[in-house]
Amino acid sequence: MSSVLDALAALEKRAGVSLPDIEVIERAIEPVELRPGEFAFRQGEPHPYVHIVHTGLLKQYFTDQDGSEWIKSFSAEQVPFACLEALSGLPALFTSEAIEASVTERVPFRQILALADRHAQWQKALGTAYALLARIKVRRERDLLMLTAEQLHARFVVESPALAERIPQKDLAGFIGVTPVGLNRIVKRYREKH
Amino acid sequence: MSSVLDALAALEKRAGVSLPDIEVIERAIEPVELRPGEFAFRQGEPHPYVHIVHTGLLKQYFTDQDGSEWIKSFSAEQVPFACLEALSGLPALFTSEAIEASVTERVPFRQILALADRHAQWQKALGTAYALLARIKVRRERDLLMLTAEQLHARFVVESPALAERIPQKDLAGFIGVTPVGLNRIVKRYREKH
DNA sequence: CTTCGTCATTAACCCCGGTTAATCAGGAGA
DNA sequence: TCTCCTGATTAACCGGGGTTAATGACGAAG
Repeated sequence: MSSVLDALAALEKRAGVSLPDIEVIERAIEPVELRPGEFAFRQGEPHPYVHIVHTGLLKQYFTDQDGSEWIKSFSAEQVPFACLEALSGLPALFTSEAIEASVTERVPFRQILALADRHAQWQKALGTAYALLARIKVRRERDLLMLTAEQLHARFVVESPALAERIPQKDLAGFIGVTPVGLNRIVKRYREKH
Repeated sequence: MSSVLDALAALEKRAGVSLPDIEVIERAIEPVELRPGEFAFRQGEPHPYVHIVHTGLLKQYFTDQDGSEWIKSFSAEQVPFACLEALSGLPALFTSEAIEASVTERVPFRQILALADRHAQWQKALGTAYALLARIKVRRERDLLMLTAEQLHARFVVESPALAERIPQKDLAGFIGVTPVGLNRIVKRYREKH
């Protein structure tokens, strides 16, 4: 069973619809193999594909003028990712890079748009996916606004202990919004209390 | 012309559709008058309405255990706001409060859902609105991650000078992620450089 | 085995912003 | 007019995190 089909099944359930012509998507799936450090897409480039991680781990990050990475999200098995701007031909706002050796399944976005234009069920599922993304991002906004770096770190290791093991400390730092040196101090304090 | 109808016209254009039965929405519009300090909805309460500001200015903010406000967004004339969780009967993640005496036009979300179930055009327009929200929130996430409080303030006064005039300094502080005392120091430095 | 590169760790120094508290300005209401 | 309340401003103190740099750990490549 492919990760894309798993994800579509979950989306059907969430949106309360049954999706027709799923085989169209199934045939369009392109597996992509990435070694650590390779990119699914890069900031500034258009990239009209939706990815779902089959195996491995990737990070999505913004790069600033100094070349520093500020991490938007991690994607491990079953987690989808894409840049909405890049889907519609605009330059991607961020880069997607493999942390571990990974395989993602990507689907050309135009295939999804074509189904959405033809079937109300697909249109509704697409809208549901957008709404879910917006909800996740509002929560992230809240966390970044309200929580200190120390609180963000503590929450991450408590809520995602398995992921925290797989992510290099410097990347976790970029996700929390501090430098690697800064996070190391936080981790040290955290260890002393546990 | 109502603000809701203006917003729907803009959404039609963005989504590339023509929306049928708009008069259903028009009839469902409920104007809401708010004096400064009054709420459109409150954190923790369900609130199944989409609002659009007709006149005035509101803030949407998260409240933490200490009672501190962390501001998610401001909404002035023509700007829509709602909490996605609250639309579907869950507790709202944040509060919406009037800064100035305001009038908003609100539409029961079930009316929009009903139209979306009946017409593909409405389904598409709804999805487009969700996608727009997600894009705005990703940009906000990027700003909060990458920019210092000083940079956030400078961008706000340059990009939204009219809004910056109308917003009390303490609220701008909550939006940028610092305390009122902290922002005041930033503003002082900013004035000395200009 | 040796070298190289990346990441983790720690120290030293500094600055920004949090915290508390005092003062001031201005509008609302008695 | 006097009082009260809210918001803006400033000072003093302090702590967290940025910055730089040095050291260590470890796996990959030679």
